Amino acid sequence: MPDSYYPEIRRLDLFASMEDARFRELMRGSYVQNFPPRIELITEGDPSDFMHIVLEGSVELFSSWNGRETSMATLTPVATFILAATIRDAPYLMSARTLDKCRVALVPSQDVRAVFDQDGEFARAIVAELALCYRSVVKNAKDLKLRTSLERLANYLLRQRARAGSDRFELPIEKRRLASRLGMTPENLSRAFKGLRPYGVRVDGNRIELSDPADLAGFAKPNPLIDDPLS
Amino acid sequence: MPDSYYPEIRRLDLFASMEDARFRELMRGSYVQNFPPRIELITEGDPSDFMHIVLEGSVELFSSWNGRETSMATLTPVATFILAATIRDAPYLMSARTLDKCRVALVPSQDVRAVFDQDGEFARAIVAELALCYRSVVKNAKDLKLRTSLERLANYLLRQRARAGSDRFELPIEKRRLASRLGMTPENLSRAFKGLRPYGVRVDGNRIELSDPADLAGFAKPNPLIDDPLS
DNA sequence: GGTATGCCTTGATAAATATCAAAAGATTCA
DNA sequence: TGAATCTTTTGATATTTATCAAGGCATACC
Repeated sequence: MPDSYYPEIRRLDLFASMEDARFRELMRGSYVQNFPPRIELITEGDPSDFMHIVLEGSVELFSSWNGRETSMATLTPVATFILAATIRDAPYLMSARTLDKCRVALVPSQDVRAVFDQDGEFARAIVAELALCYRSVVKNAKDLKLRTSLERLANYLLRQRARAGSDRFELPIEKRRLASRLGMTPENLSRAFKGLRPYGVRVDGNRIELSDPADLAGFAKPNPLIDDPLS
Repeated sequence: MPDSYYPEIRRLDLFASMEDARFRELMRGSYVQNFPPRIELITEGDPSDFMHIVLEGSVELFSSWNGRETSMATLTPVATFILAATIRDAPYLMSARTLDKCRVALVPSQDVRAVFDQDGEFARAIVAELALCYRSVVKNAKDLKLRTSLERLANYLLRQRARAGSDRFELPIEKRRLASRLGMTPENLSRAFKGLRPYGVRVDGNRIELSDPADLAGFAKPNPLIDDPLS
C-alpha cells in the first residue's frame, strides 16, 4: 500500500493510538484497490480473509435469505467493516457491494489477529470499536422491534438533521435502500413520507426540509438509547 | 465473593485462560447476590457500574420505548451480560430482570477495564466474546428483517431441537416472552403454532414435538448465517 | 375447596405492511 | 436527442400483524 494513504487510515480510532512500527507492519501487508460501482466486494458465508476499510465512495452491507434481500448499513469513508468476522476467523455474516466508485483498503485478517496479539493499544482499540458496533446493532434491533415504520422514518430524519446540523439536508442514500434499511418496501417509504407531511416534512427528490422539527420530534419521540450513535 | 464460585465462573470462555492472579484480583472486588423472581436488576440508561454474570436462574434482557416493551434475550447460567456497556463505560442499552430466583455475580466495571489493560489473555477473551455477541445480534436483525413471524417461529423450533438433541423438548421460556423475543404478540404466537401444524409441530403447553423435522425444515429453510449460534 | 391471578387461546375486527400493476420522473448511454 | 433503463410514486388489493374482548386453563394462595 502506498504510504500516502497512511494518514487518513491513521485517523481511524482503531489505528490512532497504536505503535507506529506495528501500524507500518500492518499496512505493509495490505493493499488498496479501486472498484467500479455495483461490485460485490464480499459475499456472506465466505471465509473472512481481509478486514476492509472504505477510503473513498460508499459501500452497502446487505444480507439475503430465501430470495429476499435487506440492507443492513451503508458505510462512508473512513470506516472499517467485517471486523468481527476477522477477529473470530468466522465467515462473513453480511455481503458488501460498492454503491459508487470506491477505493478500499484490504488488510489480511491474519495480520490483524497477529498484531492484535502483540500490541495492547491496538487490542484496546479493537475492543472499543467492537463494543461500539455491537451497541449500534442493538439500537437497530430496538428500532425495528419497538417502532412502526412511520416512527422509524421520523427518527431517521431527525438523526440526519442532527448529522447535517440543519433543517435542510439531502438523503445520503437512495430511497429504495433507505426503505430496505428501515425494514420496509419502497412503496411504503413513499407513503410514509406523505404520512409525515402533517409534521412539517417536505420532500423534493433527495432534498428534505423539516419545517417544524419540534413537532416532528413530538411524534418521533427520539431516544438516545436508540438514536444517539455514540451513547 | 466466596471462593466456592470460582470454578464455575472460570469455566466461562471469558475467564478460562486468564492468569490466576488476575482472576483472583477480579473476583476479590466482586460479590454474589441472590435475587427473588421479577426483580429489575438493571435499568436501561443507567451508568454501567457492574458487569453481571448469571450463576443460577434465568435473566431476561428487555428494552422499552414509548410505553412498549420487547424481550431481547434470555440468559441462563453461566453467562455474562452488559459487557459492551462495561467496556465503553456507557449507559446500559437494555434492562435486565430476573425471571425466577437468581444468583448473580457483580464485577465492578472499572476492575474489568483495569484488568483488561494488564492481561493480554483477558483482552483477547473479551474481544472474542464481544465479536460473538455482535454476530449474534446481527443474526437476530437478519431474522427480523428477512423472515415472517411464522418463519421465525419455525426456525426457532429447529434451533431448540438442535439444542435439545431431540424431536421432543420443552420451551425454555414462557410463550409470551417467546412471542416478544420473536417480535410478535402472544395472540399471534398462538396462531403461528397452529399455522405450523401442517409441518408436524405438536404443542402441548410447554412441550413441543416435531413429528416431521425434515418437512418443517423445508418450510423454515434454516441458514447457518442466521441460525447457527456459533458460525 | 375455592377464589384470585395470570397466562394462553380464540374469534372478530382494525391497522399496518406488502404486493401487483401502471404511470411518471430520472438517469444513462449510444 | 432519443431510446432504454432504473427509480419513485400512486392506486387498488391482498396479506400480515396487532388490537380488543372474552373465555378457558392453570397455578398460587388463603
